[in-house]
Amino acid sequence: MIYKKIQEKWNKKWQDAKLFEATPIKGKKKFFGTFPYPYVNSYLHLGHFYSSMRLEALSRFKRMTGHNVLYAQAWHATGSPIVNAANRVKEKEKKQISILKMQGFSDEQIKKFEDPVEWVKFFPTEAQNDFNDMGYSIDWRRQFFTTDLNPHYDKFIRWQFNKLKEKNLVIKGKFPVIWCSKENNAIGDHSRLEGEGETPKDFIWIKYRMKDSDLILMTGTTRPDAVLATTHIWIDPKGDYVVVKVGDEKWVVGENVVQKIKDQYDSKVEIIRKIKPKEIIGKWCEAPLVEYEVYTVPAWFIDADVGSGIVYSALEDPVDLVEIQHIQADLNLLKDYDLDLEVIKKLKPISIIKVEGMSDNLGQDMIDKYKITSPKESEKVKNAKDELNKTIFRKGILKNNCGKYSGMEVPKAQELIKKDLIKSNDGAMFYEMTGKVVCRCLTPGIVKMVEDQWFLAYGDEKWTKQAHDCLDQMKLYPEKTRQQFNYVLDWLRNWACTREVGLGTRLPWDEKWLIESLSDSTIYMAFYTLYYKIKDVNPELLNDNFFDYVLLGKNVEVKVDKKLAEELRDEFEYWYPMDFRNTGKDLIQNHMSFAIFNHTAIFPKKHWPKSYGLNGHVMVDGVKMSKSKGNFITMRQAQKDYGADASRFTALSGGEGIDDANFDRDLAKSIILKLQSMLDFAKEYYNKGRKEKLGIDKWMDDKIDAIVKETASYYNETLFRSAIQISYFDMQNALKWYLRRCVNNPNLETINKFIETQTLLLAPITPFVCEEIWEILGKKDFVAVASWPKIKEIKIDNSEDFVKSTMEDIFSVLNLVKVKPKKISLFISPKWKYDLYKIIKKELEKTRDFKVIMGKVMQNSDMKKHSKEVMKIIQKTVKTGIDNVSSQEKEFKVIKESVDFFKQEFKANINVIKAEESKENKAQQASPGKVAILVE
RNA sequence: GCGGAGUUGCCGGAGCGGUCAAACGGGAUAGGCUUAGGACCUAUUAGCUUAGUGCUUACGCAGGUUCGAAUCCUGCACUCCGCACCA
Repeated sequence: MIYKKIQEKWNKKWQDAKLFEATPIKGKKKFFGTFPYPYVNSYLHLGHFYSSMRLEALSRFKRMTGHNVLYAQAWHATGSPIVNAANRVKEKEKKQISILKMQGFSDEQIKKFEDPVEWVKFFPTEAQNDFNDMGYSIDWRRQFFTTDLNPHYDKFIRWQFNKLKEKNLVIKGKFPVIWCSKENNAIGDHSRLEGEGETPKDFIWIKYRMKDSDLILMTGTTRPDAVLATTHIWIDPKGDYVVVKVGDEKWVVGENVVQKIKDQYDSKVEIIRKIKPKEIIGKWCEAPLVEYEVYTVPAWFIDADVGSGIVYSALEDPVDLVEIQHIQADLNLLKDYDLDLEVIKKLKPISIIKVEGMSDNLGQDMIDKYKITSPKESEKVKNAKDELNKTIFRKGILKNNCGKYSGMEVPKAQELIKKDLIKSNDGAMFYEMTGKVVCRCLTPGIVKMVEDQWFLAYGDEKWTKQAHDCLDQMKLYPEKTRQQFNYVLDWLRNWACTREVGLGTRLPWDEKWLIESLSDSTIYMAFYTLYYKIKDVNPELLNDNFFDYVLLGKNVEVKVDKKLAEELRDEFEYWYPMDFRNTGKDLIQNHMSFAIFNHTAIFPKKHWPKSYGLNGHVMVDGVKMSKSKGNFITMRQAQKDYGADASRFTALSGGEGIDDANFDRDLAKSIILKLQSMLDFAKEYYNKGRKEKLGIDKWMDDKIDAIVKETASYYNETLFRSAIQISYFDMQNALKWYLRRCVNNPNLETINKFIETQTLLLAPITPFVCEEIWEILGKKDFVAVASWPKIKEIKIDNSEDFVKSTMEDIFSVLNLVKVKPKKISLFISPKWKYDLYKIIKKELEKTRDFKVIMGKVMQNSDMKKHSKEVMKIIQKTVKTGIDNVSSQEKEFKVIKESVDFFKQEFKANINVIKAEESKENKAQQASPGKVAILVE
């Protein structure tokens, strides 16, 4: 493999020359780009590769266009996955061990992974090798990893949080999470065996105070609006209920939901006694928000374990309605209970919601629609309920009998009613999971209210406004991600920023908490500008004053050497703000938005990020990359299989913008060969060729310049796929045509220009082969720091297109006649047609009306002679429009000069004649830009 | 449900009102080169028609605006991404 040798050679040379170590140069424009530090629990894969390549290629391009470029890279170890994985290794969990074995780790190394610290030591080094092998132009002096394992970084994060706290942006509160009671930890999506995407959902419990008693019946619901239509209470006659003491109150709930109260509401809840349902059935309760009392009725269809174990009934609900109708039809069902049947008989729906197109009895409408005849048709009943709830939520308006809620849309009313109930102590917030969740340790998840939690106040109005200000001044690649960002900035609410387990930095003022991983990674790009100069400084000296001095320019006392502090301040001021940060689109809704928020909170406006790049996900051969599909490719694997250059080329040509990118392995293979032949071509053709300059050489020179210009504009817009399209494929095609046209006898100057230019244009993409070529060309410096080619102004000349289309026309004629031609006559259009075209072209700018143009043309006496043909031409050109019109003389000259080329192509004699000078009928068919062809 | 992005030929994908049967890449077919294969080069790759520049049908579906629409507008269908405490 030739590329292996080339890679090693140039990697060493770059390193020896310290080519990518970036230091401030006064007065030189800078470019500071970053790629979010990867989490170091495994080798890097193609996803990392693709996203980071966009920064890497852009950095190289910027270097060639006169920028002082800083590209630094660090590693993220904050959070729990590493600790969890290490624990699993310790427990010798099979799945975890096999994952590591599959990655080729020895038993000895796996043993070492029992210690989380080993991961943090091991993977960054490996990742650095991967980046290096791929030819990344990173300043490695500045690399670091996160957490308190790195005391310098630890100090930085502490400073950051102190700053946020000062500004009241870190606040305390509580919030519900899905929890594993065995591991005593929240169960994130990644650690779930079952139930990905399930979240806690509001499920308010409403208090119905029993009359002549201090007991309160707790009824759970997702539809607090229906409380306005309460008709009665349902209770499971066979259920196990208890009375519990919550604060000063006595609640009646299902026995099995007590734990829920403990987890979510009050950890000190006490069971006072069991209570038989019969004690409750047939009693009256006060209904909140409405001014009447409701009766408790037995229900066989409710479950004491669900929700609170008791529900209130609003007979607009098809479930409730069909049940009560069932009971009313056969009151015998209630004979075991001491009930006032008159009350039962009178129960009927109270209409509180208007839905366009439905009657007042919403429940009945649904029962009729689903043709439900008995409560036993549970499938139908459930569907009817779901549909009604959806309809009400979307279209329902509260009627005039709803007091202050009258006229409100249902979602709004629900929120307000919830608030009001809580405020008047007629309700308590509880949560249910949207679906079943099972922890990796096989324990079913529950909802738990975490107390004492610290939040970043992303919901804060002023802060959100500032974040928008920042976004508004940023450039986004591609721009169409802006909508999504705008939405996210508004949507973000308080973010729980502390954890109890994992690796990380301790919260400075409450050290039982660790700062969570998405929260310690928001402004660390600033740390790149300092780290390489402070890593040997005693971290104890890096107090808040130090960072205030260096990063915020405050003139406060520092413990470090004053000169160093000043230097660092200069360095920070030089590199900041960050010019570009690139990552996958999945980070829009968290990391990238958090970075905006935090920059605006900590830094002055001039240091806010300048631009973001977002890219799609990576597919392999058109299929989403995943371990289970067996198409999971690590960076090192790609490098081994295809080499750095071909991998880089393939990744970047696989897609651009926000679309998913396809890493096509067949393409990667073919690129290896293509790069090899590019190298061979340079060797064979450079500095050889004729001196004489022909029209075709000038065409090629212009073509190259046009490609340079276009490529640069694509690089600037991070459109690397297009850049490759133009600078490689289009340029190769131009070369093919050029060599064909000059019968493989190129002009020396032109061919040199081609080779040099293509090498420069591709250097950001395929740096190794380009360095090698650059050396073969005898250039002394690295192509990596060579200047982007200068171009002269490009003239538009389409005479070459004329030659090409003429050639293609001859081919199509030959295809039809299928004879070996002896002589081919090419007729140039008669003169009058050029005039006609010019007139039409001018008229077309004003009108597309056939008659108007015809009239105008016919004013010219010359055209009258050809009226029939003129008509045809106008008819056609009105539809198609007209390109630039040349002259007969010019077209004649162009074709005449290409005679040698046509001879070579068609192995026949070529005859070029002006139409006027020929007697052939065919000759009259010629038109401007289109010769007539006669094959003999 | 909410928010976003999409739907183009055998496939991937450009195109953003006339120059579009649609760049470029891949595949397929034919020919050249070669001992053969690979690589490379050339032509063809919606249908019909024809010594070429013609007609018809095509750019998710249905309508509309326009002299003219893959491109603009409206409605519909479908696909993908995100919806959090997690990297």
